Order: sequence, then structure tokens, then C-alpha cells
Amino acid sequence: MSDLEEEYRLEYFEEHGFHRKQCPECGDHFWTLDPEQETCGEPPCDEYSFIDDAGFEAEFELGEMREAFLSFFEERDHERIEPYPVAANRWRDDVLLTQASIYDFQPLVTSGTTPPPANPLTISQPCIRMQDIDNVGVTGRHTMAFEMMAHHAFNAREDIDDPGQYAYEGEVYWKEETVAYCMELFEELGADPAEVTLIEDPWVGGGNAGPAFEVIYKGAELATLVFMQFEADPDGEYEMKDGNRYSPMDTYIVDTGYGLERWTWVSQGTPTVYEAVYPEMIDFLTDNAGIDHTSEEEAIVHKAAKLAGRMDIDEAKDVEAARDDIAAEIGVETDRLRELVEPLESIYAIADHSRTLAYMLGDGIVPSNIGTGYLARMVLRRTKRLVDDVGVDAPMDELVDMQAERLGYSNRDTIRDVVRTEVERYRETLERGRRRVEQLAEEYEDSDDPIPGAELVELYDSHGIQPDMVAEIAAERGVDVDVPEDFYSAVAERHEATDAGADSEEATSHGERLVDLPETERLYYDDQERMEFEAVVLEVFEREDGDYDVVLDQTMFYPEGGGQPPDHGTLSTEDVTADVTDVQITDGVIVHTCDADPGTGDFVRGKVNAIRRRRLMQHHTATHIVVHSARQVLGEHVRQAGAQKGTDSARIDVRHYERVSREEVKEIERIANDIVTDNGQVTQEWPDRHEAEAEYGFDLYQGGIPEGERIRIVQVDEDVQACGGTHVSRTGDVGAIKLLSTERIQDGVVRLTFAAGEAAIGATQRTEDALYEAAEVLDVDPEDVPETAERFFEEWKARGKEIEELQQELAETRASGANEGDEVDLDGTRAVIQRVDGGMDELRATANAIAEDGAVAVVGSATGGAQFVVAAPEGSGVDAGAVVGELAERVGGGGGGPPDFAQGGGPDADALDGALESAPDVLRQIKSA
RNA sequence: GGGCCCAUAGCUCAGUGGUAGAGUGCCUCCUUUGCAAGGAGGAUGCCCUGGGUUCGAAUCCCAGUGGGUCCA
Repeated sequence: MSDLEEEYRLEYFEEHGFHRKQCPECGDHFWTLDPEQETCGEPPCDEYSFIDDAGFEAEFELGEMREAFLSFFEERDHERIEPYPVAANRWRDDVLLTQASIYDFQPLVTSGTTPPPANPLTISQPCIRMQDIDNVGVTGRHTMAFEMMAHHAFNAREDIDDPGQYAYEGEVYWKEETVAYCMELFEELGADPAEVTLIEDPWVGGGNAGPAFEVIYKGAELATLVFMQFEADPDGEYEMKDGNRYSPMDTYIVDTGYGLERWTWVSQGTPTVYEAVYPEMIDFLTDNAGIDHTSEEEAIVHKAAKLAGRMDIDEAKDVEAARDDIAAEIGVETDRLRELVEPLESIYAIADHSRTLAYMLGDGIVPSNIGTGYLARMVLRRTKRLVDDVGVDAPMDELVDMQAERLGYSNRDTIRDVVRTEVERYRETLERGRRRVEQLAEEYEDSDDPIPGAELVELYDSHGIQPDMVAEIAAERGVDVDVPEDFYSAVAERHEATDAGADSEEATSHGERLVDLPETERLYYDDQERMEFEAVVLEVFEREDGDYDVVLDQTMFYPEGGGQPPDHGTLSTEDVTADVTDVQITDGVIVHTCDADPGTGDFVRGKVNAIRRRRLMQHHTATHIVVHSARQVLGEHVRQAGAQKGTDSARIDVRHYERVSREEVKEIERIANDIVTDNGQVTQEWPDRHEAEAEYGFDLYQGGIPEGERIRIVQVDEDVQACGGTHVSRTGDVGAIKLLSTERIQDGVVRLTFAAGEAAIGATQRTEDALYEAAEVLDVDPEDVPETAERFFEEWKARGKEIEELQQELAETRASGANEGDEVDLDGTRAVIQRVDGGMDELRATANAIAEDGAVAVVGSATGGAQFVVAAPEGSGVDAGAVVGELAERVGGGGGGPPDFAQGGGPDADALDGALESAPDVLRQIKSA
């Protein structure tokens, strides 16, 4: 096994007189210029020493610090790169949020597949780390949202077989330069290099690893310098702290992270990072919440803040014990300290969370029950609770807007709208929850039992009601709540029990043999209107189902991809004409599934089914137009969440926070058809990916992230997207666009189904057919259908009521007047046995009427099989349920009910009369039993 | 992407295979002319939709639609 120690012995340290030491407290190794230094300099081994004693020559505001950093590296030949969105799932599918600047370049750039936008580069990347959520506000240094300032250099080894296989070659710079830059930056800002400590701290993450330094200055961790150079390998020579083995890779990357907020904080020396980063917002919130400390209280808070670094829930085992220690050290009661500090902690958290929300919503994340949307919802609800608890009396949308304005977002109106909608939604959830809990509390009010844990789990998991909220509401009614210790693991367990993951394996029958074939030349991009071509058959595979998979040197057939179904058509030689039923692409090789074998090595003439292709192209272009129109109507946040094109209709799923109204649908349809009428050119080009990203942003990648240096982008009207599909050449060729339906397929995702061209006409005609048919049935003009339908529906209901009343009357008449029913005497109790051929309602009414007269009623009917109703007045001594059971058995069925009123029946209608005849005997038997 | 919960009167919700309910609101009358007043009477329902099981489904099963919620 090889140790990393050698990796940290830099010439830079040697030349500048650094010493390597080991911290007696935590055991970490570190480098320092100060021969006297003993501990590593980082809390809890050391304390902050920059509070009230700012660490740099000048104080910086956030923006000034960012600029200072970026221009420092710009002056040193780094290119400044614009930040990426915080929603990392826009360009990668393994994570939801951007948590570090290196995320911007994973996985394609780090693996060497795609070149970096610049090399070396510098950036200040907004990041969100949800895992720090419990520390925010408490420790004084943790924020959920932050900017990671960084410089990166992407290097590739030259001593390998084929250095040209990667998108970059050679070494830009490595460890020596990285450490030198770091120290130089400190000196430029006026820090004493002797106060800087570099702790050896190997880094592991996402299957990669490497040596790294944590850079500590005056107690604060200000930078991490990571030298990514290993990849996971069971036979690797390095074992890292995660217990896995790693071996060197061909690319090696400088990955640094300088926390903008920490640097700003140290430059100002305020008690907490929050006061340095968004002082106006903290002032606003403290004022608003009416927090006004005396100077003595102020002093306590101030002292506590200096020590608050110990309250890291990840490191301090018991946060409350840490609070006790702090209280003891500054000489106040723990309770008093908590009373003073907790509201401030909430306010810090509110400011941070508002900023987090501004980033998320500003980048177009829509609150939802899935993905990043769910995270946004969680943050928003948590913030709302904090706001209410601490008594801030400002609407949430205003708080988020304060941060959005500061961050320079232009879609602030949408952000506010989203926040308002979401807050309202939360209010409704809480109200629903309150009613539910009150009801539950009522159930337990009379018993002395507390509300059990299982109920709490159910309330939380299915209804989103926190246990402490249940406790609060239950307490109002004097009901206890039994919160299990392991509440959240009980919730998790509930999920695990039902999670049965079934992995579907993708079976590519002859995938391996495809690898040796050259990439198929794609003619469909050259001229999307052309449908015929000639090609050479490179290989034919016979399929298990008897069809053939044919690979050509070039093709006009579009393979399934980007939600566009494959082309159909024919491949013909002199002798054979094969129908193409499917076309797929694997690693650049296009496979045509045919019903005949054209023969390897032969020339074939390919002919694409032009009608099908044209319809697919119309729908594909229409999809771009509809998304673009929806964006204008619903807002800038609208983004594609999936799409499927077809020949008769297409659907597009779009992120949006509300249901789409009928008015909005009409507006989208109108704008879409305006674009069609304008008949603008639909263009495609293959620009450099980084240039395209710089020009159009990541909204390019609505349909997925393509690989490679150059990407294909398609422009329709003002809409630009990376797209591999085929399109008509002018918007007018789409013909017409008709929105067919909208549905909300998930919270925050709306599906728009529409038809284009001929299909649009067809769809409209179908709708009209339905209307005309309905009109014909009602015998009115089509435009009168709604009114007539309503009238008919009302009348139908009125008739129903009338029938019921008449049945009632009829039944009463029957019961009272002379009728054909047989009267039997059962030891003084009268019984009436009667056949009434009618529905169940009629039978019931008749039986009731007879029973009201004081007689036992046995009523039978032969409509729809045999049916009985038996009613027994109180004190008759007859169990109606038993009677029905007995009678129903005779008609091959069953029945039952309470003793005073029962019903039943069976399929054998012919046996009805026989059963009724035996009724007197049955009654006597039951009565005497 | 997965799990769970819900859908019944205008509203909030009970309902256990056997005659669809309560509170509130609504209408009428009475009492009182007093602030969420009291009394009496009355009207309100495709029990979300479509299948299935059953003699019989608001109730059980399946699918769909709409809503809620938790997790990754």
C-alpha cells in the first residue's frame, strides 16, 4: 500500500521554509511557516481569531471580494467563466443541485471527453448544500447557499499510449503552482503568511480521489485545494479514507474551492458570516421581528458568537451540551443564553434560506413533489416556519425578493408569484393538517392514552404534518402525544418495506458485434426534405424474431431519439425490397430492422416513408414552437420535462407551478399559430458547445445533454435548443397547431398534448364530430348543446325525484287499500306477503309502508332475478334478516340485513312464487325459533 | 422515479356489503328585534369516472381522473 505522504512534499514548501507538523489534538498533519505553531489552527482545536480583528488589510463586501478573487486569477492567465445554474440536473443526471464548482465540469470534462470552456479557468459558482441545513444560523459559519470561488486546471498525462484520445493534452499546472497561487492571494490581501496553515486532508468523492489541503487562516477554513488524480479501482495501490482502493488516472485536475462568504467574513471580522454577507437583510429582519437588545445582552450575544463554531451538529455530539459549555464560559445561564441567541439563529437561517430560494427559483426551479422542486418546497416550508416562529411580519415573497434583487435576477415577478402560490399551498396543507389532528385528538380525548407513534408516522408521511405540530394542537385539548425516539427512521422503514426495486436489464442482442462497425454517416441532417438515398450494406444480423438488423455505411433513416420515433420505409436491391420497421442508434451505429435480408456487401436503395417522416417533422418543429409559446404565456421558468412526438399528436411535459387555465391554452395556441403564420426559417448549425452555452445558456439542453465538442442546435423563431431531431425547413410547413388537452401529471409538471399539420385538422374534426353527434341526439343546433345538456340533466334529476315520490305514494296506497297481498296471522302479529314487480326502491317503499301499518312485510319482485324486501315492525318478534336469508336461498342467492329491515335475492326468478308461498311457514318458523 | 393517503350535501367531514348521514351554510315560519342569538319545519347528493366481484357496492378488487404528502 502506498501512503499519500509523499504527495504532500512540495518543492514550494521546501523553498519557502514550511514545517510539517502533527496536531496533538486531532492528529492531522499540517504545514506552516510558524515554527512555534502546535495545533492545526482549525476549530475545535483552535478558535476564531478574526472576529473583531479583521484578517485582511481592507474590508470587502461580497461583490468586491468576488471581483478581487476573479481578477487576481485573470491577471494570472485564467479565463473568467460565467457561473452555471444551481440546478445541476440541467446538465447531469446523477445529482440535483450544484454543490461545488467542479460539478460544472463533471462528468464530461473531468473524464476528458469534452474540452473545458477554458484552461485554466476561474469562476465563482453559486452552490447549495442541503446537508448543512441544520447548521445554518447556529454555527455562525454555515450557509446552505454559497458561492464557491475557484480556479481549475485540466491536465492529461503525456506518457500514455495515445495522448490524443482526450479532449485536452499535457499539463497546465499542478500542485506547486496551486499552493503558490493560494499563498500569493493571501499576501495580496495583506494577510501574514505565517498565520496560514495547510492541513493534509485527502479528498474522496464521486468515484474520484486525490490528496488535498484544507487552508486555515485565523481559525477559518478559507479554501480547499484538491488534486484529483485517482479513480476507484479494487486493485489500486492507494487506499483512501472511505476504505476503497484507488489508482491513478490519465487526467489529473486542479479543483480548488474558496468560500466567497468566508473570505468576506474574515475581511470584516463580524461575529457571524451572516452579518458580513447580507447585513441589510439581517437588519431588516431583526427590526421586523422586534428584537432589540440592551448593550449587556449585545455583549453576551457577541461573546457567544465567537464560540458558536463549536455547535456543528456533525462534530459536536450533543448540540445542547455545547451550548452549556459556551454559557459557562461567558458566565450566563444556559436558558438565558438560549433565549437571547435562538431568535437570532432563526433570523440568520431565514436570510440564508431566502437566498437559497432566490437561487433556486431564479434559476427556474418550480416547487414540486419531485427532484429539485421538492428540495425547493422543503426549504420554503422550513423558512416559513422560522418566519412564523420568530415573529417576522413580512410576506415570504418579499424576503425572497430582497435576495433575488441582490443576486440580480431578472425574473423577480415570477419568483414572487411562485413563492406566493407555494406559501398559500402550505397554508392549506397546514389547515388540513390541523383539522385532521383536532379530529384525532377528539378521539383520544376521553381515553387517557396518548396519540400513538404509528398515527404520527401516518400523519407525517401521508399528510406532511410534523410531530411537534401534532403535539401542539393535541395539547390544546389536553391530549398527550407519544413521539417515538426514532421517529424519522420509522418513516424511513415504512418506505423500505414497500420498496422492491426491480432492475430491468437492457438486452442488446448483438451489441458487442456492433462495436467493430464504423459510425454510420447521417444523411438526414444534410437535407431533411430528401427521402431517397443509396448505401452499402455493411452487416446483417438475423434477429431472434426472424427479422434482420441491417447496418449501412450511410443512411437517410432517422433513428429513434429525442422523443422522435424512428423512420419507416424500404431498402431495396435488384432482387429484394425489405420493409424497415424500426431504426435504432447505438454508439453512432444505426441499425435498421427489416423484414427481409438485403445481403451484406450489396448496394441498396433506401426510401423513407415520406408521409410518416413529414408528420414527425411537423410535430417535432411544433414541439419547439409550443414550448416557446408556453414560455411566453406561463413564464420564463417553463422548461421541458420530457416529450414524445408521434404522427397523430405529440406531447410535451413542462414545468409549471399551477394548472394551465383554458384562457392560457388559447393564448399558447394563438402565439404558436402566429409563429407558424410568420413562416420563419428553421435553422440548424453545429457550433462549439461552449460558445453555444455562453450565447444561449443551459436552456439549450431541455431535451437532454449531447456529448462532444460540437453540438447541433436548432433555431425556431426565437427559440434555440440543442436537438438531434429532424425539422421542417420553415415554420409555415407545420401547417397548424391545435392544443388537444392539458393535464397535470405530477405536482409542478403539466402535460400539453397537441397536434400539428394534417393531424391538427383531423383532431379538430374529431372534436367537431363528437359535438355534432351530441347535437343530433339532442336534436338541437351544435351551439345550443351546452345549454340543452344542462337543461336535460336538470330535468333528468327532477324526474328521478318525482319517480321516488310517486313510488312512495304508490306504496302507501298499496299498503293501506285493499290489495292482492296475502294476509297471514302469526300468533297475533299480522304479516302481509305480496308480489310487487318493481325495482328495489319500490319494494323498499312498499315494505316500509306495510311495516308502518304495524304488519310484517314480505315483498317480492321478479325483475332482474328474484328480489325480496322484508320489514318487521318493532315488537313483531320476527328477524327480517333471517327471513330474507331463508327465502333468498330458495331463489339461488343470499341476503341479509338488520332485524327490522332486510333485503336479498337470487338469480332464479321462476322460483319466486314458490318462495312467496312458503313465506308464511318460514315466518312462523323464524318467529318461534 | 418510487411509496403512502384522500375523493360523499354549497363548505368541513362521519359512514362497519343491506333504506345515504352530522355540523355548518341555505329557504320558510315563530320568538326576540342586539353583534357568530333561540325555537320549529324544509330543500338540498350521477356517494369522481369506467370495469369487476356479489342477490345486493358509497363500502371490497382493478384501471383511470383529480388532489394531497413523504422519500431518492
